Amino acid sequence: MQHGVGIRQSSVCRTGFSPCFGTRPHMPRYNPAEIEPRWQQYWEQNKTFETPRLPAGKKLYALDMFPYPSGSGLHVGHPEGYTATDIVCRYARMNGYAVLHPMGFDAFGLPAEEAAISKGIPPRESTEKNISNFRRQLKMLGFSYDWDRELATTDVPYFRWTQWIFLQLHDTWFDEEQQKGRPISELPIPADVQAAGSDAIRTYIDQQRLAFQSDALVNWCPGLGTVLANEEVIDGLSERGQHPVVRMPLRQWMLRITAYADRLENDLEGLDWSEGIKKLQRDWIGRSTGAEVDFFIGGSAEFDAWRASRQASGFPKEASADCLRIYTTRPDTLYGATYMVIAPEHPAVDRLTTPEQQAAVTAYREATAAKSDRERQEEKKKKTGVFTGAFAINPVNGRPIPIWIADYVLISYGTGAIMAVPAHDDRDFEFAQQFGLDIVAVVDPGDATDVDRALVLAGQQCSTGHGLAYQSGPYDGLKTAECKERITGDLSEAGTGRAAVNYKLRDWLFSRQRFWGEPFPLLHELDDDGNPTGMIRPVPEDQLPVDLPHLEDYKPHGRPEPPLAKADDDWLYPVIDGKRYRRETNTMPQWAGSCWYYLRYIDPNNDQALVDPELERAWMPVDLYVGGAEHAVLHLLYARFWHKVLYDRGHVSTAEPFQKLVNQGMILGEMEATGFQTPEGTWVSARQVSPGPERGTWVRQGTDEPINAVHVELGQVEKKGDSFVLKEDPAIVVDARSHKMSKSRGNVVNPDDIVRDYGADSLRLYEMFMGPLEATKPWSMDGVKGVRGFLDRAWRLVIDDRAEAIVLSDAVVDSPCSDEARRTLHKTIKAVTHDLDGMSFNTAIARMMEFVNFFTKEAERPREAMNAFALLLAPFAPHMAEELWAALGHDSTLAYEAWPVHDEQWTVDAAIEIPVQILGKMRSKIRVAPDADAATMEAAARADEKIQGQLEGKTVVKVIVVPGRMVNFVVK
RNA sequence: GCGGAUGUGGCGGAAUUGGCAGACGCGCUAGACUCAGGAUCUAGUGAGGUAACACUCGUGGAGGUUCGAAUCCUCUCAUCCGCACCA
Repeated sequence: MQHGVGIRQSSVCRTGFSPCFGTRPHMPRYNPAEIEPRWQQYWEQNKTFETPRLPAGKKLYALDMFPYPSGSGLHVGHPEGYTATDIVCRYARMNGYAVLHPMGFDAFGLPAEEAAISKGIPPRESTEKNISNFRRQLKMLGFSYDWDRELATTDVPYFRWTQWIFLQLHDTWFDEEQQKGRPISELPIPADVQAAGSDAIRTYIDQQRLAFQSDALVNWCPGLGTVLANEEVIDGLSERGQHPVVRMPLRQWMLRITAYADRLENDLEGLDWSEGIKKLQRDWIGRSTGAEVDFFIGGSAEFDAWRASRQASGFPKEASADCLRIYTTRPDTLYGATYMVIAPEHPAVDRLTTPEQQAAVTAYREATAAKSDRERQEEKKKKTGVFTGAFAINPVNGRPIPIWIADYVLISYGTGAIMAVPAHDDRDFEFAQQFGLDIVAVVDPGDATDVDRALVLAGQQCSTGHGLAYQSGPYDGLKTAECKERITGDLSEAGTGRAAVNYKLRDWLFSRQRFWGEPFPLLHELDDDGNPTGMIRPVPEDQLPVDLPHLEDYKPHGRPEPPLAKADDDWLYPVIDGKRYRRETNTMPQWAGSCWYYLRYIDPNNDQALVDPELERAWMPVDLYVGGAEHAVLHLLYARFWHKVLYDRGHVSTAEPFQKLVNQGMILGEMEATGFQTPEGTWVSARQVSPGPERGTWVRQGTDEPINAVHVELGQVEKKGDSFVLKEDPAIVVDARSHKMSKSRGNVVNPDDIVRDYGADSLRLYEMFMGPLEATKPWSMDGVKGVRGFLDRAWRLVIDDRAEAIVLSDAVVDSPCSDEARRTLHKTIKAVTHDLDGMSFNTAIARMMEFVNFFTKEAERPREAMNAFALLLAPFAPHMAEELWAALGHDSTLAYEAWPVHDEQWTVDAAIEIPVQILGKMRSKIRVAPDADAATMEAAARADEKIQGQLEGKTVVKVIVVPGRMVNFVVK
């Protein structure tokens, strides 16, 4: 590799060519360290990639998921997606598109604050330092961003509008009938609320807002000093930092994303996203349909009277105190409900528990509450629960059934209570068996193969499938689907039930008790004594933004009061219209800023609106959005939700923000081999090793004998069968594979190193050449070297590498292409264009390699072919392409040159080789014209010597000829 | 457990969607230029087989459909990634 070759000064400079800053260094060989910064400077100074305010003709909005600027800088995973969009953008510009291709930083959030605390630097300071480093790294890779549109979610003028959008959410209610968010001023107030006075009206209105306060149980993480969204808790531990999380009731801000669940699900259909991601979102939303049913609590004697009153009143909106409301997706199994279960946290527990059971119930509830989510998960295998002593009456058959509490029923889903049908639900079956509860089959599985019908009907096996209603009174014999419908209808008429829909999706817990986030633009009204009145006032729009106050100490203290509560009185207690308020001291979660940044890029400096409507209409939607699959659910769901609210309120023109989504695959570390040894150093085959009890430890299979994992050089390993073994002892299987890059493993590749050693164009090209964008693929330094070799050859194709300055190679001539050269050229143009259209970058690069291989062997390399090549290369390796383009005599950037067009007639050869098969096996090849018809091809095949020999003495039963493809003789 | 994805040379990956398996790159082997080579160029490189051809086998495995299967169908195995008591 030639690094820093010829940095010696020289006065050679192409005339009239602007990127020649001062003197040109002598550079006969390809030297990216010199070329790349020079072109980056050229693009910046000439504002080459400045985006027009409004697109004049065709537009392309290509968006990268903006990075979170961590202290460790860019990872090689970032440039993967960024290079892909950059290629698409550069290609689009050359095809006459107006291209919006912006970049920014998602800079608020927990990790920034944690890092800041650990280093003792204020978050804003460390964030800005990290952003500069990221910006430097991104610029060094030559992406064609319009840097004038750069933004960070932490910029005060930016989060002014984040706060503004929050106020929109606060000012919006969801009209179920219209399935639409509407201004809160249009909310109809029910007569009974109206009658209850202004406080009741305020309370009612506040509870209808999309941003509302709730006392629900939340995930409190003492380690981080904040509550977390369900999505941020994994296995009972915080996603960031893996601290334990406990459930506790706290008053928090919530966003009513569940109101949009149906639209979020339905609108997925029209999006150009992978089915996998769509399914992930659908599953996350988790829509289910079924019924809510009220079970009367009380004696059989009063049941008839209750039933009569329900018949008259209909199904009440809220469950009355004399009944227990459950949600089920299988109303058809109502006759098989032999007991009920309510969540330990259910408000009815106290009411239901009988004196005799009180002690047991209290003990169970305490035990459950003390358990962290983590412990609950670990124990989820075996069911636990306690009888409350109470009974409910099954509304369809009047039979009393016991009510239990158990933690396998979740308070946060449905109504927090279930009817248990052990014959047809695995969990209920397990529970019933454990506690000796009745099991009554009510669905005849018929000839279903996965269960034994006799056992099911006898209540000895659980069957969750569909079938025919059984032991279900008037419904006997009905198919499950029909039975569901009939029973739901009948319950509805009887006033004891109704059809219902539920979602796994929960409302979005939106407040955090941390410093480094957007303050909520809300004020709590105080009375004369300084106590909150419970009234909330939004900060007037013209007083936005609410900036973060300066705090000496912003560290979390493990208690749920937010750090902003420690702000000066000036900040904390504003006075408006003579009234004193206390600011809301919660901050928004990291997701807030990333929910709408794609809109701000369109009009980043607007201080009148979050985006100018005319510009928004012109640029939206995002045509291509590329990023990691880790955001498949959270970010993309939250952003879609906000977008829909903005859409309903008339601030944006599209129902969906991201038309096409592509998830780049993960880049793994270099392949490595791991062998296993006993502590004494004896090799053990990987086949005999299994993971130990602790993470990252190993034991001999079936024993607790500890085994050490040791690194093995790849040179000491060879392939044997399906696995890799030690060369010195082939009985020892080693584990050879690539692992996720991680600091602890020490296999992280730093883009700075790659750019220094090979150049940005090599890094870009390599990441695209590794394989399909969406695939997970291992890093390989040899692979980087390989593409660098290609760029070296491409350079020598055009440039005289033995000259003193950058001048054309003597082989580059003005004469026209030979027929063969012209075919190569046009085939390459066609293939590269086709592959680009399909975002198949790896194969496009392979085609360009073939082009270079061909012309390297040519003594004459016509200028027209070299010009076209520079243009084809430009999206992928823009620095080199610009340099070649300049050397070929052009005096300005190729960024807006027209993309080369192929001529179809030059993409076909004069004669093509066609395989001739006999019984499907290739026996010979013939040469025919590419447009030869079937008869000509068959004749040519029959004329072939080898084929004649093979056909001798056999009868040709059939001849299959695919013009342009093959000939096949079927013989006897 | 449920769901999704992926299995092709020593490695990363191609294959116009049912038509010459292994494009392109890495690695490896040999040669050339040569003080030298971790530079460059040239040739070769799936396995078996042959002096060289021929030929045989070959896309995780087993069946099937077809003149023809990496590609379609059935079953099966492995790896990776999600989700995980959602009634």
